[in-house]
Amino acid sequence: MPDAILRLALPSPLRRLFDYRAPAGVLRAQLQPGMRLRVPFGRREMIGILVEVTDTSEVPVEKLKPALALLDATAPLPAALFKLCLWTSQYYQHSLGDTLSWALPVLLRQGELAEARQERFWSAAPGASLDDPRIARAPRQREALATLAQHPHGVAHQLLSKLMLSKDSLDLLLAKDLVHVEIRRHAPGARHERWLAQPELPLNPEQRAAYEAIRAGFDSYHAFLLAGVTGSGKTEVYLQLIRETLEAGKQALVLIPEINLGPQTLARFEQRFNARIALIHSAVNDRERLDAWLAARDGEADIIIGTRSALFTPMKNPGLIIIDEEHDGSYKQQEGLRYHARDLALVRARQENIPIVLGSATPSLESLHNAYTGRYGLLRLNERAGGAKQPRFLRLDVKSRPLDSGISGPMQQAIGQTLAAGQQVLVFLNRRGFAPTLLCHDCGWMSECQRCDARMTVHQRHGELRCHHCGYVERVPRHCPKCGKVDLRPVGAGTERAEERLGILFPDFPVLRVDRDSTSRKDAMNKLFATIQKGEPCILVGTQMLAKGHHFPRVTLVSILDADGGLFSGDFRASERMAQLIVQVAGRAGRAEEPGRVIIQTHLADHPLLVQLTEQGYFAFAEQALSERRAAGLPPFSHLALLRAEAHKPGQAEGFLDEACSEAERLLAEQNLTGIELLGPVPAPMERRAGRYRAQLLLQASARAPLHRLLNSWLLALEQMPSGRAVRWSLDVDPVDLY
DNA sequence: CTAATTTCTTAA
DNA sequence: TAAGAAATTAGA
Repeated sequence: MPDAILRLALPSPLRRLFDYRAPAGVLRAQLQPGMRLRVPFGRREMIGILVEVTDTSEVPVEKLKPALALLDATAPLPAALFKLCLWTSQYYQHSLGDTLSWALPVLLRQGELAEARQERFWSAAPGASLDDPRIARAPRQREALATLAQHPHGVAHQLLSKLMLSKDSLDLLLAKDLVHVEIRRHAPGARHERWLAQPELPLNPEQRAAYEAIRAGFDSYHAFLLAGVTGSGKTEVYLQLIRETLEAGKQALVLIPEINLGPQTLARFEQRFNARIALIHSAVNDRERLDAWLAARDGEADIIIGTRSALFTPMKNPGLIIIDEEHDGSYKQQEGLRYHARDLALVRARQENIPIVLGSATPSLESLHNAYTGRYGLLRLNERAGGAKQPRFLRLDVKSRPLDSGISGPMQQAIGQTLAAGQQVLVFLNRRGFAPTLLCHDCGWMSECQRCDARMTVHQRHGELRCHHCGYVERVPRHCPKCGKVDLRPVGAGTERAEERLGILFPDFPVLRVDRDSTSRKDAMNKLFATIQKGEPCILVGTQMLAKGHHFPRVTLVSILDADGGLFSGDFRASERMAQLIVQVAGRAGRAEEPGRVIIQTHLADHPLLVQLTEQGYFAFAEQALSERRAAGLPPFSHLALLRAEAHKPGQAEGFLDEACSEAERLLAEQNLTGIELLGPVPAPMERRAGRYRAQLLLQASARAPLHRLLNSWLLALEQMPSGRAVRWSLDVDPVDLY
């Protein structure tokens, strides 16, 4: 019998597996796919994941090295998750080893034991009495014993100080056998006769219809698009579906966008349920993340809430997946493994044969198309809970009207009237900084970034010019670097400038700015929202941070300073994003009795998409946009893959892409594939970024199958291409941003 | 001639 | 991708 050969996935970009012999003393019978092994790789050591055990290798046996050590007694990742990673790696044409390292908790890929942290738990010994004569004269010990007695499940060592328990008293009690210490994984989950900690809210007829429709599909894979206007009570529907899932003894996975990080979302879940909730997002440290991952895997967490990467959390008894704000761009990873968590969630739901709910007030055109064509059940919630009215939209044509720091005269009047009426105003401008450019009025010099084809933004508060694309920062010059004159003028307006100007126009009212620059300090945001909640008239100025999560019940006017960017951008998704932003921002307003108003400044007041959006609403807009996409053969009516390349020297990236393009043409002919167009190579919309020259080649296919057949063989060829060595390249399947 | 820098090769 | 080896170039 020949020696077993282990095929391992290693955390390397190389799209192949590596074969090893078993480590000394490890029997073949011990080895299961999914186990981790430490192996020598070149001059380094790595941790690989066993994919299969075979008898043959394409590499001569004498070249195979033995693995150094087997790290697991059982495979840490369940078969279902492994299958999902395999699918992911094939679909996104990414190495399996690297896919696994994106999907697994950091500590697991570093070789940490796949077990939850052991913790010491203190509890009162059964039969221990406060009247025990040995502690009659030890008040601290009596007190400690009394505290422990109130916690029949024990107190974790970590929490001792919070309960004012001193280690010294406990040690003395331990010596008298009046308390016990136990080492175990974590607090036992409360056993629940009742999952609900709080009564459910009554559902309105629309909510009930949605709830019933989804519940009817609970037995197997069904996908639903829950399209509910802001404030229509989507969350209540989620919560009741989750209760249903818990009652069936199953787990629910809830994905939320990155920004939401929802303390309020979490609070709502915790108030509603007697359930063990695992949180997985970027602010959770590695150890806690591993504990949450393990708890979910072993069925010790009932609800898993997390951002993008939480999609890869294994579940012992999966029952339901919810993707909240499914249109949100943060579900798409933009580096390394460029996966879309929403799309993968659908794959996962199908693999696990469970229902999935995509929720949004402004669904992506992809999801809407899937709903219209019957792949998803479409459930709409059009009524706002509490009877609040939809805001009214007004397009304000600013053609040939002077803009004062981006704010037109009529807009200023509207803001003034609203404040005078004692109400709040939200001013939305999706541009940070003071001004997007600094211009020399004398010679025409402009503040260009040295490393990018972009202008440096003026940040006046800090006296800096900043490049928003590469992060390069320099002081604002006093004199023009080209002609030496002092007539340097900021051109255009960002949030900082709007804030300053509004402060001058309305000196009697506070102006609060919300963007990445103003809210870097942690409590700044909270303080700000506390001010807003008080309900005094004020002006809120901000970027898209304003569009997410928070509600501003006292805001009755939303001013959108610039909608034009979304209407004539080169990116075919720009209008979709703009519409979603406008609707999301508008949804922050007018929740209470007062109806909200939304005023949109634009130079293109007659643009059909903008007219549709403001007069007929988001779904009319979406239908119009979809028909334009259909006519142009763009997604969701075609499928894209984008090959990007960047290099230090101009022309190098195109050189590689040219070669890649001919190779693709050759493969298309050879494999007789049709319905695939190669567009490019072309320079990226911003050719130079962070000192690198970038170019791209777009593949547009009418069907997925031939596209993927091509990609399979194409990528192998690309890896071999010598011209690919000098450039940094990556493939983006289903790209969201085309730059 | 050495040191620094760039390019090439390999990973089981 | 990462790291070492080989090749090339700059500087004294």
